[in-house]
Amino acid sequence: MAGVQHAELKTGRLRRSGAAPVGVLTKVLSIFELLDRAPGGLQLRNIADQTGLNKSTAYRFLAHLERAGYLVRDLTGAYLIGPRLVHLGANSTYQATISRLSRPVMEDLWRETDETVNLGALDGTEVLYIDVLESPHHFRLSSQKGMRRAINCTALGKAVLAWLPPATRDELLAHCKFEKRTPHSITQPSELLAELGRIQRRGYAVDNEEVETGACCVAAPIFDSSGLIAASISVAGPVTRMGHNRIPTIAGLVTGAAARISRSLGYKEARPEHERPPRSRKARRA
Amino acid sequence: MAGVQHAELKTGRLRRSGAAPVGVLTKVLSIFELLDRAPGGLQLRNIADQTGLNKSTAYRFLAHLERAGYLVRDLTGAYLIGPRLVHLGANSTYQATISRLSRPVMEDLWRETDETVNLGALDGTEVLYIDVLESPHHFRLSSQKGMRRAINCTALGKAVLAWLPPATRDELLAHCKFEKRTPHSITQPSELLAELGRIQRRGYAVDNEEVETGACCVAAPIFDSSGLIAASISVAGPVTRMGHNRIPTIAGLVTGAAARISRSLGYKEARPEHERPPRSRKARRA
DNA sequence: ACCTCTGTTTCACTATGTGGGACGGATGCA
DNA sequence: TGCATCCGTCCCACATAGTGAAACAGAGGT
Repeated sequence: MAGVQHAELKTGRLRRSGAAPVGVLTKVLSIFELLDRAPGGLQLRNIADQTGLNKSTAYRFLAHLERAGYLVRDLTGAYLIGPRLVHLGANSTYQATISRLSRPVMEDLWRETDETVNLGALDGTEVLYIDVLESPHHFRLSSQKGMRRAINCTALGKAVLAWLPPATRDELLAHCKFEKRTPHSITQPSELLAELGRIQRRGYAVDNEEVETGACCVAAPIFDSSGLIAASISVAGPVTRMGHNRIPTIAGLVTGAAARISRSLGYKEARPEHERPPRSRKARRA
Repeated sequence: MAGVQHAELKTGRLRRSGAAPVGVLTKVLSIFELLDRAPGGLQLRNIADQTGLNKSTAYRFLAHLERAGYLVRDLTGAYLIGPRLVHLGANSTYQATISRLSRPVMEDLWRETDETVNLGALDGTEVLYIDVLESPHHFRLSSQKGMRRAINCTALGKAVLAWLPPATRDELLAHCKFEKRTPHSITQPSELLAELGRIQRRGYAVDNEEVETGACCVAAPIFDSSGLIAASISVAGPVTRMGHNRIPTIAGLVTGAAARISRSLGYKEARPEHERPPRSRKARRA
């Protein structure tokens, strides 16, 4: 019960989410997700069947969504995800959102470790440093926002790589050039693949003087509500302060921080605590 | 009133859209669009005020959407577009949707002109040919699906370029290399800018032997329900069949086809060819 | 300490969404 | 060609499900 999770306790303004769900929303969202899984589009009939909605109800929703430009129909009458839905969220870059949500957690991590804290995400074939908090030490690893690094040699990059869907991962690996920058550098694709397996098993990535002698990084993956890898967070410092004995501690802090960010992004893994009380207002139907 | 628009009349299966709107949907969509215009996120209070919803109602919706992963909150409680909403429609490529909706209209156009009909969209810094219907003539312009061309020398590309937001347009123009492929080629950026102005005013683009001597294309822009340029459609043939006297006719057919596709994408425009409203955006918060 | 601002919860009311059923056009089968 | 079936669209009486005023509870601000 010690002051472990600052970010959580600070925000007393918002309580647990205990509001009753809205039926219409549940139904509409189920339509969205069904349509998202059906790239070829779906007929009214199929939508009604697969969502369990009444045909009339589904029709009313679909007609409304179509008029609003969220859905379009081809000439057979099949409904498809429309322009407006695709462009939603295109204005605010998603990375800005992640950055904003990560800030408080990064600050905690920075306070706990006194080392440089980085937040990164895949951007093209590289890792983009979305946000950086530099260590207060004079001797430190310096990075800056907007910086890009190869995906295969940083802990930040490896953490992303390890949890990417295999197809995407392999495509990216094909673009990697394996430079031997230090004696510890990974120079073989097969070697990297094995390393990614280890990373996935233990839950975090380590760069132990692979890119620069004397520099060490520990990174953990951040997931969003779809369960997809969204970003990664790392702690970086000189090996003199981040020796073998300290790495497990750091790794624990980093994975914890990553998990907290994932949760604020809506990621739900196996119940961290209690189940959610159903809070049914009235029992109905079969 | 003769049989002008085949694609419309054929689909007797679907009548006019006369279903009653769903109140909850209207409200939720207004929240989506408000949030989309506010990259920095919005507090419950602001959302309720700006959408005209009751605070309780807005709260219930927002809480539900957050639980579903469609929205996220930062630690101040502000709501932001969340992961699930961003990824919607990422599965089915939007180009596939456009292609499917355009097919019947392309076929009409093909029948009306007997020339090659192309459908293109911006992909990176080039034009991607999404779909192609080749002319039945032995002497024809041949293209194929998946082909890419420079954006500055094809009618397809110029039509897209002319209606792109100025910032995006200028960025793309910076990447153009102006090759002199024929005596008619545009070789100066300033010259191209002037041409884009003309294109916008008359509503369609023409490539008159600019990329290949003897080849002529006429292209018109396709808009989606957000009013953004989504693609372009062109008719291409030898100058021997597409002389100066025939171009106005073709242009009419092409712009008509483009307008029909735009409509099926949810684009609604009272004025077919007046100037575009300024679409001013709010500077900052209140 | 105060006051005022948030977000959250409750609860009785009734507007609002519901869904069975009917209609008409389109397609398939014989 | 006619019959049968399927689909999307529309209608309307009914009661569920959404509504919103008001009360509650913390967090800041002064």
